[in-house]
Amino acid sequence: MRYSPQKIEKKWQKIWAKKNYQIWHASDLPKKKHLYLLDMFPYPSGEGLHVGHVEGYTASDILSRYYRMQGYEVLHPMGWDAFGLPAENYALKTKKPPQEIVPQNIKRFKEQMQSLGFSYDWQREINTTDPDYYKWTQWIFLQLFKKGLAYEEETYVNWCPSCKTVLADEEIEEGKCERCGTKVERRKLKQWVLKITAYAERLLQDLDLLDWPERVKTMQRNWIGKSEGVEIEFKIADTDKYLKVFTTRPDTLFGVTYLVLAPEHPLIPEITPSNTQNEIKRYLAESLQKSDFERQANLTEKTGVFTGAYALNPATKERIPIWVSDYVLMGYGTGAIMAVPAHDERDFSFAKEFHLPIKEVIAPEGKPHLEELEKPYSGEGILVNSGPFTGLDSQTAREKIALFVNAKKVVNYKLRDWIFSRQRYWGEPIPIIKCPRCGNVPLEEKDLPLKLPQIKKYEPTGNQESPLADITSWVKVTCPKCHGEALRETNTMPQWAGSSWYYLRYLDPKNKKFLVEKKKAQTWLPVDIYIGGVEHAVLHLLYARFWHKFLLDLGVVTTPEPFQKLINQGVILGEDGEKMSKSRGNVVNPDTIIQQYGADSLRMYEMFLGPLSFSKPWSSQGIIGIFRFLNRIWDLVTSEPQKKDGLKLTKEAQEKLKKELQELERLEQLTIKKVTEDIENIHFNTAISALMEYVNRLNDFPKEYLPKKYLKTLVLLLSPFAPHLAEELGKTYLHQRGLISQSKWPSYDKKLVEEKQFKLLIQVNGKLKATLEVNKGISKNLAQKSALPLVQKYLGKKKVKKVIFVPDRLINFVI
RNA sequence: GUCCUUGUGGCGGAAUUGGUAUACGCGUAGCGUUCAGAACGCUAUCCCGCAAGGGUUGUGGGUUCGAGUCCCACCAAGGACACCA
Repeated sequence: MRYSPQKIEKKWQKIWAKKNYQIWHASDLPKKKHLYLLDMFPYPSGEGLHVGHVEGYTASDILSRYYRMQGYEVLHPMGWDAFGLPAENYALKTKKPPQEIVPQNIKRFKEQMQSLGFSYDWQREINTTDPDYYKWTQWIFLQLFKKGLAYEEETYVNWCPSCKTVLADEEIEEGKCERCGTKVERRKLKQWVLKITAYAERLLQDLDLLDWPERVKTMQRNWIGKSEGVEIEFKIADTDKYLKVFTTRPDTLFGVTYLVLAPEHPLIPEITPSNTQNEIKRYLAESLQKSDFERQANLTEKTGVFTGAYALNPATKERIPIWVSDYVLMGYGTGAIMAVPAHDERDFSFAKEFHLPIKEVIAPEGKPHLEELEKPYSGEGILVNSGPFTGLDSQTAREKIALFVNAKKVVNYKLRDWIFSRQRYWGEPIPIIKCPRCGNVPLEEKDLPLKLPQIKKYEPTGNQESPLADITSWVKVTCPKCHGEALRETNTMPQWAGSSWYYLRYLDPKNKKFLVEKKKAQTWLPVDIYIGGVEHAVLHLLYARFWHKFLLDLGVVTTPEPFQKLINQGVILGEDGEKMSKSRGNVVNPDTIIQQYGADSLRMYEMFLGPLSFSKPWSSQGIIGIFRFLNRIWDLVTSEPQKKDGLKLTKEAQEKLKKELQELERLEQLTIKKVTEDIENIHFNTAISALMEYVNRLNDFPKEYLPKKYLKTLVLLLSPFAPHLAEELGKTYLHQRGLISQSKWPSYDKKLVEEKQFKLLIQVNGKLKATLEVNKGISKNLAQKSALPLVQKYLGKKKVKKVIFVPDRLINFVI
């Protein structure tokens, strides 16, 4: 019979599916050693699963199957991150409610996952759009609100005048709405905001606890953007008012030649004299309208106006002008800066533009330039032109000058609070009632979930509210506090809400009383291995860490971090080496591949392609190579060897066979070792190479003398990668009793792996010249004696200066 | 601009972590099988050389008995952030 994945895969999927996949169920409170293996759950789009999903999910499936065979209780769940724009946009187009579309997409995704043989514990399936789930998303929001960590604030948002809606940053491409191409405007709107900044320091510090790729940690560190500096007060000339600026370089204070305020700075109207007011107003109007994209479009050209007011440099008492420019951001520091054009690039180009003085106060060697500076110098050095501080090195001066002007030490973060409302339909309703008398009143916990009502129109209202605002029956409520008339909050939560805590719900998916029982959280957390793409390096992974820490403070969980080890899978590119996309026509559909070669080939091919974290192009020839390999295994295991008839082997042949068997035994042991270690280190590509070498050797061996145990080992080692084929071969051809996936992982004998002899490398000046088979533990003297004759011709008459001997490895003659 | 990652055959990649560079697979070529093709099997496949031998891990330098691996500089590709004072 030929290998026919189409037949055997369906068969085994049915067997695994018995009693809702009972064989993959993990108990709530396991007694034995246990492991939580988590995938980043997908957004169930209409497109179905793509090969990138398959890569990450196969990797975690291999680990799950492997650790189960090693005797672990493995929690390996799957669910759906189903709120969000695509479903809503699709609803807008087709007039079909997302409530109908989403289940269809989920059904398709689930079928595809099952057709790949992924060993998920489906009794723990969750769906972020299920009221039983988002009840607890809303509950977490209420706790944040009660602790003052969710608040409302007027902030500027991206507004698409054509779609009449607020856009998230991700929905903007080059300053234009990604859907209609209209130029995005800036509007001030009242928004719900989560105070993630309150956790900035912990989010930064605890990165050290994590076993994550260094670059993801770096990205989070940069995103949090901690910077330590001081706040210095500048007196505004001819008034009693003071202006605070933040700086990390107080050592440059003597080089400050002007101050700059952000256009949003509240002090501007107060300090502007009447003769410059019109000009200032014009500039503010202009820059406040610009979108962030436009403000940043040209980083080198600076704009700005002089306010007409002056400040006094606290160090020199000089009068310096106060300017307004949009290169200063209100959201960072104090919204005002002291400009040191000689030592800051931005200040330098601003000073050049407006012909402001540039005063050098730091020189690398302590010698000031005589001619005009050509570019700013922002490094360390010796102070010049700095009064009593001249001659100090910049780092000492930093402390001394700060002390001199009474500056306060301040820590600033780039991290901003998380804007949490969306003027959208398809998201979790925010459980708040807006009462004209009581203000924002939280819903009572017993009234959760606040269900999302069905609506007919998904178009935004245009008056900056979500489509929910049009459903009067839903919006109008009585205030729980004063029982007067009140309105519901009509904004919904962003995409990221549901995914910020889903790994908790898997632990206790049906709990009606609480989001997760503490004992279960304590047992299973943190997630041992979390696999997903790098695209979530900051947003999702930072938000989830924030919520986790908040839940730690509430006592819901007990670990400081949610995900102990993070693994990023790389992107699978199209065959042309470009990103897969419909427009390029280079998309590979997993369904087609499964039909042609089977799920086992697809799984194994994606793992063989290269290291998991690499980006690598798809190859339609490459998958054939894996398909051939699985065919060779099939033929090897299923072929009936010819009967050994009475013919006796000669003594010589017997000896030879005995030796070959010994070698085979050793190779088997080595292969077990290699595959075991490679799986644990997530080196699946080399694990598969080792299996190939093992199979090649088995194929060379005379079949009639090949003991079945070597085939059994092969099937066991193969099973995490190609589970269907392994089950079929085990059951039908090796007469395995139970399921291969429930068997014990083979172990190896350390003594057998070790060899008595080794190949001594003989080098001359570090270059390999010969090798020699010798016993292990050979002494330097003996090695030298036996090796020397072999390399005599390279030594000639030259004298051996030195002999380097590495035990059980090499000997090197230096001449 | 800043930060991060990666540079090994025609291609994906391997290398006991400083010790035989190019494992495994793809592709290609030749041969076998076949009426023929597909499929399969065998052999070869980094470069120069008939050979002995010599050279080769983006480029240049350094450390070392010995460097693909460590250090410095440069070049190239990819990614992230981007006026954060």
